Amino acid sequence: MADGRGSSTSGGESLLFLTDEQLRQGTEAMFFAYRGFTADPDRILVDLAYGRAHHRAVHFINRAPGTTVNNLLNILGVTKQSLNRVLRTLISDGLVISKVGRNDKRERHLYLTDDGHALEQKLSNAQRARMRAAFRDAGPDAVAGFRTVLEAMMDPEMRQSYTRLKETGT
Amino acid sequence: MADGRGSSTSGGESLLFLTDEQLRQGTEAMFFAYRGFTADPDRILVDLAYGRAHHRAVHFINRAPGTTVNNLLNILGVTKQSLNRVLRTLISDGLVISKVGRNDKRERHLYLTDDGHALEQKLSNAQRARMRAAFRDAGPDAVAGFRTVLEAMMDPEMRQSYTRLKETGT
DNA sequence: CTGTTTATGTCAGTGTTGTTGACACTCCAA
DNA sequence: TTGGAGTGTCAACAACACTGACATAAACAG
Repeated sequence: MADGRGSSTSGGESLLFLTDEQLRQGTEAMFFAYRGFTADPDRILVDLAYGRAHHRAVHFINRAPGTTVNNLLNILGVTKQSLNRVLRTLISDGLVISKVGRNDKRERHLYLTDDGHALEQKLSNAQRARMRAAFRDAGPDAVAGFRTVLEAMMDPEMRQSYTRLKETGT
Repeated sequence: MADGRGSSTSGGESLLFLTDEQLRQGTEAMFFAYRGFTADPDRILVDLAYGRAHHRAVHFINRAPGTTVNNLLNILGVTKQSLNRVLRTLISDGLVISKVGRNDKRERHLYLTDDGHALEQKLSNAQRARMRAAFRDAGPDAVAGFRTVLEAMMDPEMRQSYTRLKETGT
C-alpha cells in the first residue's frame, strides 16, 4: 500500500502522485506511449497485408509453442471467429501449422514454421529496439517501476496469463 | 543487436534489465495492461453506441477546450475524415459544439457541452479508478519510473504533444 | 451405448475505426 | 486576384472486432 516513501515532501503521507492531474497525465502517457509501442511493427505489417491481430497471434504462438486455439483465445481476449480469420491466413500463408492433439484430438496445437519464426523475429526486433532504447534511457529502477504499475493495471485474469507466461512459458 | 543478451560490455553496471527476455516481458506487460487500461471506459461506451475514438476526442477536447480540428488531428494521429465522422456524431448528439474561429474563421474551435462534460467525467472516472488503484499499489517511486519509461517510448512528436499538454494545457 | 459437453471451424451479417482519393467551400495572405 | 491552408463531405474500402447459427469430431458422464 501507499506509504508515501520516496516522497520529497515532509510530514505524513504525501499522496500527491494520486491527484487527478497526475492520473490524467498517466492516462495520456499510456495513450501516447502505446502508439509508439505499436508503430514500428505496424509499419512492417502494412507491407505484408497483415495487421496487429496477426502480430499478436504470431507473438504468442512463438511464446508458447504448441498452445491450443482455446488458450490463445483466452490470452488474446477475442472471439474465436476473429482469431480464426487470422489463423486461417497465417496457416494458408505457411507461417503457422496446426497439429491435432495427441491426448485430446479435438485440440489443435499451434506452431510457427520457419517463415513464421522469421516474421516473428522481424516484428519483435523492431518492437524491442524501441523498448530497449526506452529502458536504457530510463534506467533499471524506472523499468522496475514501469513493470510494477503495468502489472497493477491489468485485469486479474490477464495478470494471471501474464505471470504464467513470464514464469512457465505456457 | 541480435545477440540475445543485451548484456553489458566490460565491467560496469549490470544491464540485465535489457535482456531480450526482459524486453519481451515489457512488451507483454504493455499489451495486457493496455487492455485493462481501456476496459472500463469501453464497457460504458458500448451502451452509448460510441467507441474509443469518441472517448479520445472527448478527452482531448476537455483537456484543451477550444482546440481546433487540426490540432486535435495531430494529437490523435488519425485522418480528418476519420475524426470528422466521430465529431459529427458528437456534435449532432449535443456533446460537442464547434465554434467558428474569431481571428481565423476557417478554424473550428471545439468545446464540450454540459452533456459532453458529463460523459467525459463518467469515462475518466472509470479509467482513473483503475489507474489510481494501480498507482496506489505500486507506490510513488514505481509511478515515477512508469512515467519515465512511457515518455521514452513515445515518438518524438507525440512526446512533444504530451509535454505541451502536461505543461500548458494546449 | 446414449446424450451432453467441449474444442474447433465456418458462414453470414454488422459495427467501429481506420485508410485514400476526390471535390468544394471559406478565408487569409501575398 | 490567385494560391494555399483549413475545413467539411462523399464514396469506397480494409482491418478487426462483434453476435448468432450451425457443423463436426472427440471426450465424457450416465
